Amino acid sequence: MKSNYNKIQEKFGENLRKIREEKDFSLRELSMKCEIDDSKISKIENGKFNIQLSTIIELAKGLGVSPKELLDFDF
Amino acid sequence: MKSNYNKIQEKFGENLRKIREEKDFSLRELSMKCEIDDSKISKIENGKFNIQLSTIIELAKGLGVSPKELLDFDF
DNA sequence: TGGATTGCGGTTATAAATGACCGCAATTTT
DNA sequence: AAAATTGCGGTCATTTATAACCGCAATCCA
Repeated sequence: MKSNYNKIQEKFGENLRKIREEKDFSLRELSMKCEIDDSKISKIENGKFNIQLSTIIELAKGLGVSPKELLDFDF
Repeated sequence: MKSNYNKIQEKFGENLRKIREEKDFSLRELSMKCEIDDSKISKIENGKFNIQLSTIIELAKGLGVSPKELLDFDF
């Protein structure tokens, strides 16, 4: 989408990784808790794409946090 | 996606509408503040689809709220 | 040092969001 | 009553996320 939108994807990814590491989950562990392929989670963490609401919800469920926590970073 | 995922889209939509009406914006007003067609916002409010992160960000920007406020409802 | 784990990049097909429109019925405003 | 606003549904082309895989280099660990 926007040229500068990648920045936001990257921040989202960093935040996701931070939360995952706090919980001490590996990509494969998290991938089993939500229904998302581990390679996809890796791509999301690296800001590779613009995920959908359903994916945010799934990730939050897998991590055991509230979805809004995944958006809790500076914009 | 999931069969019960529509529920979440609908809740997201309700929350979006609630915030928009609090701010007293019409669909067309909001559509000018973000870069989203008014008919699309209408569809989102009615839970018609699974929007992307970029769309959440745009809507939040247009509404002048934090993106996580758009996810501030019960799941 | 041999084996498992981990992060991650790539592939391909399919489904779905998006953008840019249009038009209209109902309500609101003048 | 006439004009404008509002919410909303629909179309169609294009882009993109997604699902379900595979394989590999690096790290971990027994």
